[in-house]
Order: sequence, then C-alpha cells, then structure tokens
Amino acid sequence: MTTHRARSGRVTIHDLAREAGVSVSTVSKALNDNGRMAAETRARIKRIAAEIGFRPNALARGLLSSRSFTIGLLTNDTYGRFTLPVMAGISEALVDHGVSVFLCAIEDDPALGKIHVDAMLDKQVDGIIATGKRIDRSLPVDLAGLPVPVVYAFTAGAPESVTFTADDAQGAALATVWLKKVGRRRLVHITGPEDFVSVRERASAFAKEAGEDAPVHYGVWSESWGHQAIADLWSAGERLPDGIFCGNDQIARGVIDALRERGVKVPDDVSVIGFDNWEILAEQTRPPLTTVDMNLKELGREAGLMVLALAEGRAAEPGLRKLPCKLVVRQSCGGTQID
Amino acid sequence: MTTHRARSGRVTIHDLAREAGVSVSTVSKALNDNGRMAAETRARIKRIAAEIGFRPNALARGLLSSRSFTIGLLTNDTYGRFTLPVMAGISEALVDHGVSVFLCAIEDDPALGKIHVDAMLDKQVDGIIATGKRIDRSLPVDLAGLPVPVVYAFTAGAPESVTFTADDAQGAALATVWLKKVGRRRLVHITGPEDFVSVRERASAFAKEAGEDAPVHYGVWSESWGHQAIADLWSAGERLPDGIFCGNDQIARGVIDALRERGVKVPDDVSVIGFDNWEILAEQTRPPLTTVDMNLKELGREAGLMVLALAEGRAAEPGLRKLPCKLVVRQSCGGTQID
DNA sequence: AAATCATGAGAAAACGTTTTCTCATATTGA
DNA sequence: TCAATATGAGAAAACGTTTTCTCATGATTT
Repeated sequence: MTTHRARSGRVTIHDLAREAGVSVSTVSKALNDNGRMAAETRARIKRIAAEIGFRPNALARGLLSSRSFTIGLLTNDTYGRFTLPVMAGISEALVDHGVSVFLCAIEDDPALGKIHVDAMLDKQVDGIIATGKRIDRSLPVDLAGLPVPVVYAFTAGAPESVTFTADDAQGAALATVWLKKVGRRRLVHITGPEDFVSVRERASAFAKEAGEDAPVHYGVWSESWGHQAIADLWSAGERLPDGIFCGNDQIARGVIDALRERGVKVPDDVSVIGFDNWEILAEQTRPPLTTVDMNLKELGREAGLMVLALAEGRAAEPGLRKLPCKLVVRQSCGGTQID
Repeated sequence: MTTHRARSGRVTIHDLAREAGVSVSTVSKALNDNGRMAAETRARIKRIAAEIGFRPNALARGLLSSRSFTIGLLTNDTYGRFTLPVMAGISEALVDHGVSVFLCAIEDDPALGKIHVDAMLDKQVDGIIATGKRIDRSLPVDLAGLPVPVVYAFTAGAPESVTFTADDAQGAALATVWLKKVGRRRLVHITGPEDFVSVRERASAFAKEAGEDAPVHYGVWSESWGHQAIADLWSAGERLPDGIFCGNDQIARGVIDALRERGVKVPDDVSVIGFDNWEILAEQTRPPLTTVDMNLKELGREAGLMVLALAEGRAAEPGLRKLPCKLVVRQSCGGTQID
C-alpha cells in the first residue's frame, strides 16, 4: 500500500492516476465515461477511485465548466414561516442534480442584500432564487441585469422575470366552497390588511363563491384581530355567521378562542377555516384547524427546477405562475373527505 | 471605450490587465496590496477595476488557496424554530468575513445526510456546523474523521469536538428566581418529556431554586399538555400554585388558556413563565408571555466564529460550551424590570 | 567609473480538473 | 504485403487566480 495523499490532505486526480499507473487524462475519462478506453481499464480505475475515496474537486471542475452547481437563495423572511417550506422544496429538488444552495438572509437591509448578492456572484452561482413574505413587495436589492438567471418565489419579480406564487383566488374558493359543502350558509371572511394583493384576491374569490353581500372584515395578521373581530360581530348581534373563512391560521386561532369564550361550539355551531396550514399552529388549535395549504414546498421545487433549467440555458416563458392550493381537512369545519 | 468582456460574460483579471495595459500579475498584486509597485500604478488599476466592475472569481481563488470561504450548515430541524435563529447568527457572523453558508436540510434521513456531506466536501467547504433540535441527540450522519473542522450547535457532538448549547440550568434558575422575585411562593414546573437532558437540567435547577418539594410535572411539548396539566392540578385542588414555570412557550400557552377558562387571572392570581421566547407565539399570547430566551442567535454567532477559527488553523479547546440564557419580561408574570 | 542596491513590473508555475489533440500499436481490408 | 482504419492512452492546453522568481532600469555607494 503506497501513500497517495497530496499535501492538501485531500485525494486528487493525480494521486489516483499515480495509484492506477495511468495518466490523469485517462482517469478523468474513465470516471466520466468519456473517451475511448479498454473496459477493463475503466473498471479498474473506478474501483481504485472508490478504494482511495477520490472525489473530484468541484472548484476545479467549476472553473473549467463555468458552472458551479450552486445557487443562491435570497430571503427577507427572517422568521421563516414561508421561506422554510420553500427552501425545503428547493433543496429537495436540487440535491438530486448535485446543486447546493447558499442561504442569504438579508433582513430587509439593502446593504446586506448587496453584500450577499456580490458574494454569490463572486462564488459563481449558477442562478438565484429570491423569496419573500408577500407577492406584492420586492426585495430591497436590485437583481436586474445580473449575469445569472433569477427566479422569484413568493415575492415580486422584475418585469419579464419568472415568478412563482400561490393561487390565492383558487385557495380562497376552495375554502369557501368547502364551507358551503359542510352546510354553512351565512359566511364571513375575516382577513388581513387590504393593502395586500393576496388579501384582495382572496376576498374577491370569497365574494364570488359566498355572494357579493357576504361580509369581509379587514384587519391585521394576528390572533388578537381574530378575537376582536368575533367580539365585534357578536356584539352587533345581527345575523350571526355560521361559517368563517379566516385570512390566516393565526386569525383563525383567535376566532376559535373567542368563539369558545362565548360558548359557541366549533365545529358544531360554527365552522372555521384558516389559511397557510402553519402546522404547528393548526394542529395545536382546539379543535385542530381545517385550512388551506399553499403548497409552498411544491412551489420551492418548481422554482428550483426552473432556475436550474434557466442556468442550463433552456428558455422559459416569463410571467407569473400561480400554483394551486390544497385543502387540509382537520376538525374545525366538520366534514371529513378531501376532494 | 474598448470591449473588455471575455466570452464567459464575466470580467476576468485578463480583461482588466489588457484594459490597464499591464500584466495580470501586476493587477493581482495591485488589488491585493501585495508586491512592489508604483503607488500611481496601483491606484490606476484599482480605479479601472472598479470602473469595469471586476470581481475576482472565488472558484479560481479557492482552487489556489485551498480555502473556499464557504461553510456548510447541516440541520435536521425541518420546522426551523431553533435552527433559524442559529442560522441567522451564523450568517451574520460570517458575512463580514466573506464566508457564505450552504444550507443542508437532512430531515433525519441518513442517506440524505450523506449526500449533503459529500456535496459539501466536493465543494471544498472550509468547515461544517451541525445543528439540531436537542442537545442529547446527534444527527444521523457520521461527521468524524472529515478533512474539515466540525462544530456542533444545539445537537450532540462527537467526542473531543466543540459543541455549543444553551445553559438550561442557568435559564431555569433565571425563570424560577424571577417568579420568586415577583412574590410567588407556591411554584410548580410543567415541562416536556423527562428523557430530554434539557428537561432534566431545567427541572433540577428549578428544584434547587424553588425547593426540592416543588412539584415537577413531565409531559410533552404541546399546548394541550399545558392545558391538561392545569386541569389535573385544579381538579386535585390541593395547594394550588401561584407561579408556573413552563418547559416551553407552547406549554405556557396551554396553561394560560386553561387558567383563563377557569377564571384564574394571569398575572394577577398566577404568574406564568415560558421557555424559548418563540416570539410569534409569546407575543400573541394573552397576556404576552414572559419567557426565557436561549440566545440562539448569539449561539449561532459563536459557532460561526469558532468554525472560522478552526478553518484558519487556530486551535480550540474541545468540549461543551454552555451559553447563558436571558429573561424576556412581558406581562404574564407581572413585574417590569429586567436584571 | 565600477560595483552594489532598490524599485517596478513581467514570466511562469501552480491549484485540480476536463477536453482536444496527437500518436503508437493492433486490426482490418484489398 | 501494404495501406487504411480502429483502438487505447497520453500530452498539453485551458479555466482564473496568486505567488515566486527573474530581470531590466535607475539610483546610490565606493
């Protein structure tokens, strides 16, 4: 057994070539199934490579191919509620292709954003995915004119860019139809701030399904707003709702707590449905929350595959792609089957 | 204005050398403040570099220096509640040093773990940080004998490794002392499963401060357990507590809800304190939760700086480093000052 | 005036791969 | 038997940097 380690401590193709008694070019061709070569030689080289644990240096490879098999993920969603599933999807989609992901949290800070973008470019990322908390705000960093493709997920993209988001209207319709399906007729929508595009899209889909006169109450994205909204409705007292579609799970949680405090049974008296399927919240609510899932992981997958495609030079039609939401049935609406 | 772009589309040092009318070696030395050179030449090269937007290719640089200015972050905390702040701290600490972070979510899957570790090594990371959900479990991947330094944060490390975690005992003491300070005398501890090392450390610190006879109730990490525990205590009815130290914020949330349902006022009748400072939950609890913060972001910073130090060849004493927790005072205990 | 020294800048090697040539030998066809 | 072709494998260039070495030129010392 001869020694085969270079000074760097990592096994290089030269060590392998020496060990196998061939040239580095032969080794390279053997391992990449390129070139002409005796099958026996190829097999022997591969065997020895496995034995001594040779793994090609991706830096060297990337230098030559001008592909780094690396993409950058830019996010300002510090808390990560939306970003995390998206990230998981991206990572899952790309790991099979040998692509790694740089995580760059920019916390709404333009200076930090620039630093991260520069660092990514220096490191020759093959592409960038920008992701955020809402589809109608863009990240505080200029991604136009970069030498690599950029895909936007859950954040506003540049004109002529590829952008992915959830189909808010379809999700809201899903929720509203479900409330009707479990027999509810007096529906209300308690949701977030009206300046969110998502809020408006969901509200108008709700109106379409529930009737134009079905009340919509705008507020903020908090439990206490849900609580407050119920207090307001019940103190007004006229034509109390029997089905409540909430703009997110936190609001739904507040709504359910407020109903319980008033002795209103969920789902016996009133059905409540949320939005986001923030599992740790939705599952712990009593009763567990039926809610709309935006399929963020799938959205991440698609974004990952898209940036990969663009990096490989395949063209893609620019524009906003809305991915369908799905219903997650738990117990806060009654009903059991998913369709 | 001559053209200075190479075919790759990115400006290289050769383009810059041509533009400046000097050799590439001179350019390199100029930009890195190395070598001997007329000050005027250096300045001129720097100016032109900025003009044409030259940024050195980190791959090429890394190939030569055998440093990639990249580290890998391995995590199995899919939900990200613990990992996210740690990540933020790591990123924040390293971005100043030009180091980028590969995010590798392995979801408790050994095969996926191996894939990610191999990918990181291929990409010549300068070091790896492993992070998880609890200090007494290790990631399902073998990080021993890797050619790069490994630092563990919030997960069990290999023997002789550098590991960071929060000081559970100190945090629990902080909470218990605070309950006494706001005048509570009949303390109980409602916490998670006893097989967690953290749970046992917190419980024994609680016992030390609250008295060995102060009751400790073990359960699970959920709101409903907090709810249940209060139901049990109040139905037993003997010597009801006036101060409750909860093992995490979710339990505290369940406890507070259960107390409210029984007409017990928080914090007037009973003080409740949580653990984790999971802000989105702690802030939305009514009343907002006083809780113990594990300083995970700071933990991430330290881990980041440590892996950097090790990567640069500086030695560090192996062992478990416990970082202090801090108290975050909101309204669920009464009292106002932090100390 | 000759020898020494400081200065500024370029040439070339190196990092670890992949790829394109080139070339010797073996095989085939007439 | 001689040429044409296949086959196997190596040499060298390339990717974009950094670093070490070399070499003019001009300034300083004897």
